[in-house]
Amino acid sequence: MKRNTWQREAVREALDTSGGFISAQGLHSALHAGGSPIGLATVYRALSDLADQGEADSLQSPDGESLYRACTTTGHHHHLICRNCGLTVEIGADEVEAWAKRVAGEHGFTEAAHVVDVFGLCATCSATAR
Amino acid sequence: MKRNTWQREAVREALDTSGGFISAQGLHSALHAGGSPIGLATVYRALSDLADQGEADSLQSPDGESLYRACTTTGHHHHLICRNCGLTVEIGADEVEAWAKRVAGEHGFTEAAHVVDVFGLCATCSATAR
DNA sequence: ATGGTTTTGACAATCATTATCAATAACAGC
DNA sequence: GCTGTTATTGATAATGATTGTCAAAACCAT
Repeated sequence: MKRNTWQREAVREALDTSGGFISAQGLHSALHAGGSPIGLATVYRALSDLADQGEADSLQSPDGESLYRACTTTGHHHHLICRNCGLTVEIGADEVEAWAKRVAGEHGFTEAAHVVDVFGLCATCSATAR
Repeated sequence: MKRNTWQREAVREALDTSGGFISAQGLHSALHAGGSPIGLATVYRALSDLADQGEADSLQSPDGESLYRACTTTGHHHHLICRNCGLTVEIGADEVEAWAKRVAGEHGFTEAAHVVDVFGLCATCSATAR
């Protein structure tokens, strides 16, 4: 049976609060900074669970860390991420969905999954940059 | 000054031979299996160099390993990868290219880069799997 | 061949993540 | 509310990929 613990809730809330993508270690630090004595292993487990249940999205940062983010949209979607400030926009991508499936099919591939993420500079950071 | 060593050449050749994406550790094993006494650290360095020079493509597997592959097409392209045997098909993706640029623009993002890779089971592995 | 530098490679160090397992806490039923 | 069962926690060890270290070896212009 699944039980509700304050730790689970704390992770969920911390994720919501963070806004952008954050690493498991980062979340753990944030929670500790906020006075929570939650354990690192627990944070990893909670994030993994949330990701499995579709309540959180995960992706791999370019340097190999796993990053997590609270999912506002349920269901499959992709992200547009500001590489400077971390601002993230969730984007539906039926177009890409269809493309991925078609390309996979054309080459005889089955069980196609895909990784599609767009990194850039958001409007604010673009303006600041110059 | 950059020097040419047989190790560098061995890594380049092993990459060409492997055909698909392969991990640094995997390449090292393959080289050892072929009788080469090359060191693991050297393989990592060589791969990193090749990737920097654009002679190899690198991507992160879903479980966080860095995978490398000899680049046949110069210029921008994406990959369709068998998660079982590593077979890789290079695919141009004008469609996705246009989509990424458009979506980024719609949200005010500039300097859009994107990560687009499709993982699946190739025809052969699909057949074997059952 | 010689010398100055780069490169190598065995091994230690690091870093994120996962496994271990005894102690703890949730929940259902009384 | 109390109790027993059992999922969950968390400190720590283990793992596994990758990077740092540094003396020895290899490269190349001279």
